[in-house]
Amino acid sequence: MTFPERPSEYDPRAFPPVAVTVDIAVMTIRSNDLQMLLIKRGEKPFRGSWALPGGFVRPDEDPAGAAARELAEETGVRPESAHLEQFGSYGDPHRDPRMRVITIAYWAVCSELPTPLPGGDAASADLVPVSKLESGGISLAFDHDKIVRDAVECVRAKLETTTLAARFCPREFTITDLRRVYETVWNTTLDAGNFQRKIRYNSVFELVRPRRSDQETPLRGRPASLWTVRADADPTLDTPFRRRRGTADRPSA
Amino acid sequence: MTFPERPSEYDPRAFPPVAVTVDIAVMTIRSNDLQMLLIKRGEKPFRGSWALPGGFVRPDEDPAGAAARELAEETGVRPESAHLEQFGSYGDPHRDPRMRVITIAYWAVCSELPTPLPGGDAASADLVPVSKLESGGISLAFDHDKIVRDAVECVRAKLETTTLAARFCPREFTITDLRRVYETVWNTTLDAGNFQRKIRYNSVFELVRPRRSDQETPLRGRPASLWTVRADADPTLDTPFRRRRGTADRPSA
DNA sequence: AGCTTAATTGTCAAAGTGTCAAGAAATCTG
DNA sequence: CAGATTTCTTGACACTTTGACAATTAAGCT
Repeated sequence: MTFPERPSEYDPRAFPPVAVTVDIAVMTIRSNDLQMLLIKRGEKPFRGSWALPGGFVRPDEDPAGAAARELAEETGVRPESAHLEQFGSYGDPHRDPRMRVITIAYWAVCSELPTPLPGGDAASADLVPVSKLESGGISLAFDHDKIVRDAVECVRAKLETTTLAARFCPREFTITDLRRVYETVWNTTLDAGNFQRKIRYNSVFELVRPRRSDQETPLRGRPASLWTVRADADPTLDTPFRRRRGTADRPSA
Repeated sequence: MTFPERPSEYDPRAFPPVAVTVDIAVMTIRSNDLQMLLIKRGEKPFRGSWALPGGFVRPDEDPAGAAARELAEETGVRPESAHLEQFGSYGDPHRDPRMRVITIAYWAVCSELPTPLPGGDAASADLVPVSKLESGGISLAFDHDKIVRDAVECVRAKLETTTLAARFCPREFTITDLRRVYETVWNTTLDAGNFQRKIRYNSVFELVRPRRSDQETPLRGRPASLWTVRADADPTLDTPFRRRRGTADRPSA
């Protein structure tokens, strides 16, 4: 079969149709653990398997819009409360057994998932520790295992050079909160003193309140100051955090 | 119109069909300048405009395969001689006036383009300085202006943390060759002594020949050693090169 | 009041970087 | 062919950043 080089010659009935979807790897930190939002499939292929939330790109929207819509519909996350970023496309001709489906993959990071996760269109939705996905303890539908691995690597890398870590935290956070994000996502430990120094010297961060008081939980120890990311600042870190490469990650235990 | 949530309910005749293409931003350094390979369109929409090379994803291939194929077909670049990487998707519903086209964008870097650029399927193909594209001196078809901007930024960023710069050079290169890549792509100048130190100390690079002799062009000055990227090494730089951010780029003049 | 906990600050050596100069090894020029 | 010129390469040195870890501060708790 010859294939046309120009869309003007493209006849959709001449060969199998293509569907375009978006899939979203939503990550948050819960129970001191990096977790990913997955849905349990309620329909035919891979019924009962875990999968990434996602859906069709509609005729009137662009992929980014579709991702934001699906994020809201399937997870209840308001798009403006999460950081959403495209990171890859997956289009193996047989990745979906029903038809040709090319998916555009996004990762998202947010600090708080609406606790009552909506069943919505999926049978159910839940947070799953990324460690379980990486260890192979849970297998996902389609090629979502690979998409998840790529998404997690993107987020890990993005922590190094941007203020993405702050998106795991509420708008105002303590330096220790932020450090725990790095420690959790990278599965490592960082020196608290050195970390303080880096945040304080970095003009991207801004002191909000010199000391937090009126705390809900009866915390112990010296109360921490609250910080935020300066709204007008370039989220690129001038002095990036560097992952220790080459040495194996320390086990969390 | 209601839209199905599951591909099984998807009827391609129920609404306008979607085409999926790949576009490739091929970059190389020529005449001491970062240049991009563009084609001059010979067909209907935007006829006579410059555009990125690209084409349809065929029913039997995945997007990466399509990109490699188009790279070979339209530019004569053998896929194994270039670094090819996906970086984004562009799917505004009206980005192509003919029909719904979602494109997956790749950037590619190679050291040598086949000099006799094939007319191939396009009216003509040529290298265009990226500076001319960034200054708005040349406008491209479709949304390719934005795709080009994003691609260039991806490459600039990737120089910081990986050995990508070496892909602009032949397999064996001098440290000065490599430095000029950084200077050209970032439009800046780097201290030659410091640059030497960083390459020598970095185990990703390997000395091939302590001094190059038998040179074609009658070069002047002390002959340089030849280096290469160690084939078995992780292309991630342990001591990355950092762009000077915050300060405006020095003009090339 | 003293103990415990956690945030913050301080110290100091080691490693990394920027600036600039000097040495080495070619070609070029007279 | 000697010296000038050019370019690669190495060195010196001040300054900055980092990593490790000790000391101080400010709470809550008993």
